[in-house]
Amino acid sequence: MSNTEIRYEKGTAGAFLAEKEQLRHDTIAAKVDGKVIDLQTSVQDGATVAPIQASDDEAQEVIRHSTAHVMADAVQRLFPGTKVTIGPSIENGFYYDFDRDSGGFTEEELADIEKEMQAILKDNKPFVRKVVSRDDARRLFSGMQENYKLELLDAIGDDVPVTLYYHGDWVDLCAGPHVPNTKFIKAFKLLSSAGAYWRGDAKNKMLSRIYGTAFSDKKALRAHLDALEEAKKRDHRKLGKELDLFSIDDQIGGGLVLWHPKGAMVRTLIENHWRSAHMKHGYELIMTPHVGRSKLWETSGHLENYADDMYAPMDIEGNPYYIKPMNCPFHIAIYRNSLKSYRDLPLRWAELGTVYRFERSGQLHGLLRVRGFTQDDAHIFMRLDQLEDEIRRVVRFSLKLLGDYGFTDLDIMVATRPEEKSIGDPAVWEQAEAALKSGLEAEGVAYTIDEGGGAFYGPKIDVKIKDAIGRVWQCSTVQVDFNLPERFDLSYIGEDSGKHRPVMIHRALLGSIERFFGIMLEHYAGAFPMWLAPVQVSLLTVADRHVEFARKLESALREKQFRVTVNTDNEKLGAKIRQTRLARIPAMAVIGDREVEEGGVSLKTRADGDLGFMDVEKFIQFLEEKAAAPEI
RNA sequence: GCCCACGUAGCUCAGGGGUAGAGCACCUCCUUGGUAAGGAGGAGGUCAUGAGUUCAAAUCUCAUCGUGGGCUCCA
Repeated sequence: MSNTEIRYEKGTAGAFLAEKEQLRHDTIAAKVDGKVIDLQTSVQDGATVAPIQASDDEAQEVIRHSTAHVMADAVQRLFPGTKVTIGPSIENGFYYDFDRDSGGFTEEELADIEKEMQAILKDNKPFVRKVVSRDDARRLFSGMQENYKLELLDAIGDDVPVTLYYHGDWVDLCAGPHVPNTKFIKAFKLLSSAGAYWRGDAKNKMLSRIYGTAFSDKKALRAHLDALEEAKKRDHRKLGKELDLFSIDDQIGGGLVLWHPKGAMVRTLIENHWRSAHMKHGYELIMTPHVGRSKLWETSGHLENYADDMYAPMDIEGNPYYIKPMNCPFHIAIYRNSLKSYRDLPLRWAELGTVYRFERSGQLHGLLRVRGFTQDDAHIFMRLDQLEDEIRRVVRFSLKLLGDYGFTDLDIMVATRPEEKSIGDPAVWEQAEAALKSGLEAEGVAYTIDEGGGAFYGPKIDVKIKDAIGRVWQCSTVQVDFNLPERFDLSYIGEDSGKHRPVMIHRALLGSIERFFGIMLEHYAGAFPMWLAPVQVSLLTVADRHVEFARKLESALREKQFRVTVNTDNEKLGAKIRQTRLARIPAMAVIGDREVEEGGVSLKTRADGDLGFMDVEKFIQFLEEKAAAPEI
């Protein structure tokens, strides 16, 4: 049965489209006033109804939600007594949460469920939408002992119609929209099972969630599954182990990173680049301790607002000291150490400051979520009238620094004053928000507004980057702070010889070095560009008699500060090439009889391919050119 | 923290109530080679930790620790 043969009741979106001859065999839903509805939903006369075809992006959501229903049907067929809860479509897929006495689903069960779903789909059942009264719905679900549905039913607002969706005999309380027929479910895959609290609240019962994904056709599904595979291959935890960059040792503790020589090399390169860049961009570098007395954290407000994320204090001669979760109070202490004039401002103080925060054990994740990490932190103290200019500088700097690592696809958001609670004068807020926006505009940067998304102490700019396989990560953050200058009673002497309150911004560009390293490692899939590679070039000897020449060349290169190894393994050249490639070393130089005789190497690089013979002088020149860090 | 799964050699993993396996890596020897794995041999494990069941536990049970997937997407 083709979709154009289905008869939709008069007044429904389907009938509407049919009339205008816009109903195609692959039309799966409609859009009215920007809202996606299914074809069975009634529309008002004169409404603008646009068809949504299976291949449209907006169709994915509908297809996924319908697939979730079919999955729930299959689960209840296979595991009677399992109660359904909610099953929305989400980014890249869908899930459905079940209350099952015997707990979570195993992988074999997921395979069984998939099979059962295929069996259900064989019959090409229509999805039927029914508007019912609350009482009818209540009777239906209490008869089925679907108590979660009853709970959801009670939560539906009075002005919202209660709708049921059937495919075959299976029914769900659901707002829709759904595809017209199960035949539109052509490509799906169940991915994983996990626990999830009822309504996301840890106080509630733990349910069993099944994640899956669905697409309009098999090719799109395949592409998505391939992308998941690719992401798995790039997993920084896997690469970190393979390339011997870092480890996390449970004898030391979760979320505490051990940097191996190669990882530490890369990190040092990042940090050196960072320091040089900051000096060039008008920052001064400072250094502060890792712990501080409780008084400091009382003044800063951390003990009041942030204590849950801090570690318990340690006792030093009867005084409680806390390990720092943030650097700001220390930077402020430096500011307060002497009287400041308006002529001193702005002060831009940067530190690679290592902080420790209590993350719950289940939240830890490789380098991306750790307990000890180094923020690329800076605080800028200034007059309010300098804010716009400073924002501009920070934004420009942020784009530059992220761009140095190949992150040029950015998503920037300005978060404004939260309605609920915020401190400070709303007029000052407004001025600050305007400064953020015009700072961005002056740099020609597009941004979106996150209305009310700012912190209670000030508005902020968040910069998200998109990596090589399209994933988005939050890195830079620029936050205006009206709170801490107040709390610490910061001041400067103005032109009028009076005391004035400076404005302060916190900013991190990379975020945390650990996290950025993880993101970057996945972005490059372990293949660092020459300027960041822990080993830049490997000299491959063909036979033992070439080792002497290779060693001499190694010293010469090391003298020039290149990161070089000599592969003298008792292996054939092919094996050495393979080793070099697996280690993601960007350049390899083969040394055999011919090279020794003519005083050079045969060079091959990841970026430029086979370059043939090069004499030593030219080789060094080549490396100097290719290994240069980005201009700061 | 909570739910589920997992924890066996440096790594990737197989096995599974009767005392430990493979491949890679490592070491030794042979081979001295020309663009993605040359050959042979060897060494390496309290099977995460602790307790219990059993004649016998790496295997079954419980606890602990750790790792992974999730726990903000609201019918």
